[in-house]
Amino acid sequence: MTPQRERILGAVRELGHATPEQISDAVSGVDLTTVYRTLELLEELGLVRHAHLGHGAPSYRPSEDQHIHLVCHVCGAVVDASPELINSLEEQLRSERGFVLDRSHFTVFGRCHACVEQSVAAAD
Amino acid sequence: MTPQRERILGAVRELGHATPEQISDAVSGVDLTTVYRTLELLEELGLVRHAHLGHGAPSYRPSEDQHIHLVCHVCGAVVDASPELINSLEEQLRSERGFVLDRSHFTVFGRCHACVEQSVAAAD
DNA sequence: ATAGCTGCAAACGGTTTGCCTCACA
DNA sequence: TGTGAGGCAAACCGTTTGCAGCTAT
Repeated sequence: MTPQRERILGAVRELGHATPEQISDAVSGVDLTTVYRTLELLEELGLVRHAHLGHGAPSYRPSEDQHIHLVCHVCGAVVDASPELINSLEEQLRSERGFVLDRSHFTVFGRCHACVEQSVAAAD
Repeated sequence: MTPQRERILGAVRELGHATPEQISDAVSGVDLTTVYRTLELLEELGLVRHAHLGHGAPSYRPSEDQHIHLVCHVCGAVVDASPELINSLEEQLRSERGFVLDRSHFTVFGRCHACVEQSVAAAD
């Protein structure tokens, strides 16, 4: 563990959900390349996880955060949800298909409550 | 509907799961830019849908294809699955959160049967 | 004439690569 | 003294933008 690696891991823990760019900003003086290489390493070590929360850069977080993500297509809001919501899906995929679902990478896209309300109102 | 647009829609229907690049290859003479612009248009019209099946380019398909996708992190295999698998998840998110899930954009990542077997075997 | 579609080239964001230097076992 | 980590610059992939020319009203 080099100083750079410690700082990058620290930044991921502090920021919660962060893109490589945001992490790089948080650890000034460390090159963006090093951020990428270190995130890859930390992920192999099981210390961080990433998920794709939209069309842009992936979002990294400490692996202790176990929640799954709901992302609104319309406003872009990201909401955390309980991983238990997918227990039965997980079980079905495993028993019927032998497919082992990766919870940490699980993202559901759709429209959030506020944006659904708004489109209903607009239809009047 | 211009000739280019007809050909692009035709290619999506023929290819099933295709990236913009693959579609572009299939309709030679049509610029890649036009492919992007047309896919956006066709998606607004509800004729095609896209989903993200890995780290690269998105995959477009005709909107008649209703299945959801299982993607293996290890070997990259993409398997179609029944949309009914997520009925209860969909219902829970709507009733508990007011969140309306977008099935067409739904992808589950994990490890497929073959890759799970292999890693179990390797552990011996 | 006008609006809209197309193609080309350039810019763009995010990521990876090659290479050279440095620190440290 | 050799292995690996970091920095820098350039290449890279996928995508978007600006602009000019064409086509069909």
